[in-house]
Amino acid sequence: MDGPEPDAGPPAGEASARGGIARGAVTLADVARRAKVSPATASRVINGSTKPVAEELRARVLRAVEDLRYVPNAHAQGLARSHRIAVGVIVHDVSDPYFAEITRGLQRVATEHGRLLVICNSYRDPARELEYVELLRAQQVAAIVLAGSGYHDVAFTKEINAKLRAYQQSGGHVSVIGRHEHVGDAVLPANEEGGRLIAEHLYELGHKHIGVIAGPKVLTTTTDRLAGIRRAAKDHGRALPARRVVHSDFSRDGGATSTAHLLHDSPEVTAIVALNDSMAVGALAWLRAHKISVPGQVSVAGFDDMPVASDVTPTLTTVRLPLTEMGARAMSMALSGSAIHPTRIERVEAIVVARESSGPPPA
Amino acid sequence: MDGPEPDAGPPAGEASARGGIARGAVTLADVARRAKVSPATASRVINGSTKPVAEELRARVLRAVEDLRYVPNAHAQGLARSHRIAVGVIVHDVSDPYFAEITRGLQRVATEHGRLLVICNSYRDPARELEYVELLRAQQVAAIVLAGSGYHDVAFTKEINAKLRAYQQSGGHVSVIGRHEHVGDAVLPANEEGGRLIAEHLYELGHKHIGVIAGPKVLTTTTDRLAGIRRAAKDHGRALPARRVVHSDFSRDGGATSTAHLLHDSPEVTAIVALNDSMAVGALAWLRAHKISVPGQVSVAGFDDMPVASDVTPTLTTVRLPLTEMGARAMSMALSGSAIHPTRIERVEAIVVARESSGPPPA
DNA sequence: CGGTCTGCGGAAAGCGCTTTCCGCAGCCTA
DNA sequence: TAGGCTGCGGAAAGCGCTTTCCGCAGACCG
Repeated sequence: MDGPEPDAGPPAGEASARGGIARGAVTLADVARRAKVSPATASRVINGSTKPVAEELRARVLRAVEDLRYVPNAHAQGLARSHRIAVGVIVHDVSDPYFAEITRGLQRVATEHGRLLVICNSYRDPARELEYVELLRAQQVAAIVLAGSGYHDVAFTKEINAKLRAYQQSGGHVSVIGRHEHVGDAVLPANEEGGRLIAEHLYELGHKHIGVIAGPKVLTTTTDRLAGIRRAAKDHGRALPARRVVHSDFSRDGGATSTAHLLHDSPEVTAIVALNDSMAVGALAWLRAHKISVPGQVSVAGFDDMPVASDVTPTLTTVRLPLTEMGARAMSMALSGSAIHPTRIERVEAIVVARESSGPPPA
Repeated sequence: MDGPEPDAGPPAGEASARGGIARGAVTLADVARRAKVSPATASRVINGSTKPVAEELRARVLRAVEDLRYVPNAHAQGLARSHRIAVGVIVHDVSDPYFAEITRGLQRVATEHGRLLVICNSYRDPARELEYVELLRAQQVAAIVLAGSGYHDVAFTKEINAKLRAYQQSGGHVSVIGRHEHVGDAVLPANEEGGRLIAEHLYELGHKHIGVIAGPKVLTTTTDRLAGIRRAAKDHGRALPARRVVHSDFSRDGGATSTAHLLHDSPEVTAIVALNDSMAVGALAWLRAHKISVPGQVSVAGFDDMPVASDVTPTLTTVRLPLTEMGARAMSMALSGSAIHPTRIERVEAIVVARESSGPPPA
C-alpha cells in the first residue's frame, strides 16, 4: 500500500544501510527499519513469540518481510538461540539401498519432531567418519546417528569414541545402528542370528558344502554374519573351511568376481551365501553369464532384502532386516530422553525370506 | 606436561566460566584461557591464519585444543566469516538411483572445492521445494542446485523463481539440472532427443504399435520425453493415440500396474517404452508374472540406464544419460564464475543402450 | 644514542539474531 | 486523585567467532 515498491520486484535500494549497494542479504534490521519498529519487535512477530504485539505493528512487520523477501540468517539464529535444531547422520553411502532404507526411517522420525536432518556419507572411510563427527559437533547438532558397520580397528574405535564422548559431554545425544562397539544408544540388528538362519535354511534343503561371499574383513557386520553361518555349520556337523569364504567389498561387481573365485577354488560348493544383496545380485549375474542354473546347480542367498531382491531372476532368497524401522527407532532414541541415562540397546530380528534362488542341491 | 589433566579424559571443570558446570560446549575463550593467550591468537593458530604466531604460543594453543577437545562453533564461524562454505542441493529423493548418481557427481566436485554439501529431499512436493529454498537461503549456502524435473505449474514456477532471484540478489548462485523453466545456469539432458531415439530404435526393429508408460503429467521430464517419442512416431508415419499413453508415478509398482492397463486397453501393443527404468523394471516383473515373453511377445525399454538395468532378466534396453557427469557439471557451474554473468546452458547427450529386452515384434 | 621500522600479540568491533529487562502509558482501584 | 497494575515496545546485552587496528618491543639505521 504505502511501500515504495508496489510490485513484488526485489527492492534494490534499501538493504543494509552500510554500503548502499544491495549486495549482501537483507537483515532483520532492514525489516525493522522498513516496518518502523525495533528489531526486537520484528523478531517477535517473525518467530511468533508468546509476547503479544499490537496488530498494526505485526502487520507492518509481515508486510516488510514480504516486500524484502527476508529470510533470517540461520547462523545468527543458531548462535543466539540456545536449543539445537538439526540432527546429524553418518552413513556409508545413502545411495546404497541398504542405507537409503535406514535413512528413510531416520528422516521420517526427524521430520515428525520438526528436526532438520544433515546426512553425511563416509564411503566406508574411517578418517572421513572422524571428520564428520567433528563437523556435526561444530554444527551444534542435537544428536548424531551413526549407521552402518563398525570397524575392527582398535585405534579408530578408541578415537571416535573419545570424540563422541566429548560430544555427549557438551549435551549431545549419540545413537548407533548396527555397531556394538560404540558409545551411545544402539539399535542392533540380529546379524549373527540372520547368518545362522540363512545357513540353516540351506542345510535343511540338503546342501553340504556352502560357500560364502563375505564383505570386508574389517567390518564387524561381516564377522557377525559370518559367525552365525559358522555356528549353523557346527550345529549341522559341517565345517566352513577358510577356502570357502572369499572376502569382497559389498559391491555387485565384487560379488561377481568372488563367485568366479569361489567356484574355481571350491567346485564342491552347491550353495552360496553372499553377505549382502548387492553381492548376491552380482553372483546371480555371473552364474547366468556362465550358464550355471540357479537354483538347479547352485543356490544363492543374499542378506538385507533390498527391493532389487524381488526383481532379479531368479528372485533372491535373502535375510530380511527391518531397515526403515531400525532407522526410525534409532532416531526416536536420539531425540528422546535426557542425555544422561543408561545406554539403551534395542535389538531387531532377522527373518529368512525364501524365494526362487534357493533349492535342493543337484541330485 | 603442565596441564591439570595429564590423561586424555574430558576435562570437566574448566569449560565456560559462566555457570561452573561443564555442560555446554567448550569455546574459543576457554582454549585461549587455558593456553594463556588472547582469543585472537587462538583463532589465528586454529585457522592457520597468515599472520605469524610465535612457535611457543602456537604449541600452547594446539595443546589446549587437544586437551579440551575443542571444536569451533560453526554457527559463530558462519556469522563472523564473510565467505559462504556450504552448498545446497534439492533433489526429489536421493535414494532413487537416478538422483543418487547425480548426487555422486555433485558431491565429488563439491568436495574437490572443499565445500560441504547439504542434501534436501523434496519427495516431488513443490511446497517442500519452496521451503527448502528458504531453508538453504537461511543457511547462507554459497549455491543452490535444483535437480530433477520441473513442474507444469505456473504459479509454483513463478514463486520459486522469485525466491531464487532474491537469493541471487544476495549473492547466491543457482544452477539447475533438467529444468529449463528456471532462473540460473542449467544442465539440460536431451530428454526429448532421448525419447526420439528410443522410439526410433523400436520402430526400426519393426514395431508398429508402441505403448508408453509415462511419468506424472505435471513433470516437464515426462512431457519432454513423450514429445520425443511423438516426434519419432510422426517421422515414421505412425500415431501415438492417447489411449496408448498411461501415466504413472515413476515407481516400480506403478510400472507394473500400468503395464496391465496398457496391455488390456491396447492389446495391439508390441513394444513398451517406460519413461524411467524403475517403471520398466516393474513392467518386466508384471510380464514375467503373466508369462509374456520379453522380447518375444513384447519389447520393453526404459530410460536413464540405472545400474539395475543390467541385472534384470532380460537385461533392459534403455536410454543412457550421463547422470554423474551432469551432477558434476552443475556443481562446477555453481561454484565457478561471478554471480553476475549471462545464464549458461550446457546440454548433455542421450544414447540408446540396446540390451536383451528389445527385439523384433512377433511375426 | 635517538628515530624509524618491523614483527607479533591483544583489544575491540562487529556478524545478525534472540531475549531479558526496563520503562512508558493507560487503566483500575480505593 | 493518587498509587499501583498491566500491557506492550525498545534498549541492550550477549551467543562464539573473525579480523582490523593499535601498540609495544626489539632490531636496525644514521
